[in-house]
Amino acid sequence: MPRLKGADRRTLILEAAERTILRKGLAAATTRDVTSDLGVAAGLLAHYFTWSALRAAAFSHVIGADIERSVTGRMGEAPETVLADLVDGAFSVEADALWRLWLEATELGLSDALLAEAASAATDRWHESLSGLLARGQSAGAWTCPSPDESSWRIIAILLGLAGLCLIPGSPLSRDAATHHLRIAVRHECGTSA
Amino acid sequence: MPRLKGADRRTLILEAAERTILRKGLAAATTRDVTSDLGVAAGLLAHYFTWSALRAAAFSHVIGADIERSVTGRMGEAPETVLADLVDGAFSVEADALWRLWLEATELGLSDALLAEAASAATDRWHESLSGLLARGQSAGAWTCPSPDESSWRIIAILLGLAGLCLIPGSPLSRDAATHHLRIAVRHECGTSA
DNA sequence: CGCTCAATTGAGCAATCGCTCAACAAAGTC
DNA sequence: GACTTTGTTGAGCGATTGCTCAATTGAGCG
Repeated sequence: MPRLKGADRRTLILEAAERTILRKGLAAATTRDVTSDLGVAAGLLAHYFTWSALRAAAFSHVIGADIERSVTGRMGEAPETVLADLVDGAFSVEADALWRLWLEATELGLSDALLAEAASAATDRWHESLSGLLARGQSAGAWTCPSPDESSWRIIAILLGLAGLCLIPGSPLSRDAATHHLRIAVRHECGTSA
Repeated sequence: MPRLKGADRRTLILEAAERTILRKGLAAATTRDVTSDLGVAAGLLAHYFTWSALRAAAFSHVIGADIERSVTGRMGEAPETVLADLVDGAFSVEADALWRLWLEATELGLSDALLAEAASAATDRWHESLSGLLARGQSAGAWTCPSPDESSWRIIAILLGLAGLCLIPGSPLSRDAATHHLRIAVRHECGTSA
């Protein structure tokens, strides 16, 4: 309701959109969810964003923040610590919403060009940061990873795959089992570690 | 338009639903897509199915047929042949629609109980058939797979993960690269093979 | 033929969606 | 204070969805 400069309003809307997609998912979230989160009229959103563009931007922001929090922002710490935390927290309840966003971005990307681009870019960023971590651990002697670039693709794939399996309600694969499988896969890629 | 016994009509509708979800995906498919595929009035579908139930049944049927075609139905062949074909065809263009169904079933399962149940059951069937194949190759001496049950979970996970990465339009991971990564992951699980 | 009842029709209901637009309100400018 | 610009409102449009239901058709049967 307060009157804001355009840039500030854009920021507020983007943040509200991030909260909304984390709560309801990319597919179920609506423009009205975002505007009612802000306590603002429905028409205001279209003045600043296309829904497709806002949704893609919110996705990019949320994923980027998570990569930063879990990998990129921990350059100073020991690679083995960062990787171990990554494995331990991968399938926690709090991570569910993020995995859901990945799945939905992949699917919606098939009919939404902006989301496809965002998903592609986010995948690149993820691969880059993870392979950077693996390379760092390799040169630090924390583990043996002959090809960080390739290994990170496989680790990302098994992360996504296990996450999808865990997300299914009444899943035959428990969170603990998924973490176990991830740990073994990481061991396959990084020799003895994690 | 022809008048049919209830059971036959149910079968025709189910088959049309399978064609429809393969063509448009689980989320984009509508009841009208199915009835117009059959050249039948829109109201007829609701006389035999709930959309949620029909969609879940069509998903189960499609996935079941694929598992049968690629694994269960090839019990007579050498396990290494079956596994090699599995790897080679995993990320072919024709497989895209099936992987899309998996992704969508996971996501829609979060708000559709019938689809969640179908996805959970399909996952079980898949895990069971793949771990059976791995065990068969193990006892035949085709490879060394100490725990087929666990290995099949990891292989399923990396299959799903790589498939999702390939599905993204403009994906940073090509089909060939995905096949390569899958081959290496399978090698990790089954010793020297595939 | 006449009757019954299941199969089938298709207009349309109620809800939901992103987005439009005329109207209004508050700065900013001179 | 007059005027322009920009932020904001909210009713509502047009399209889409699964599903309803009164009406119609036609096969089976005595």
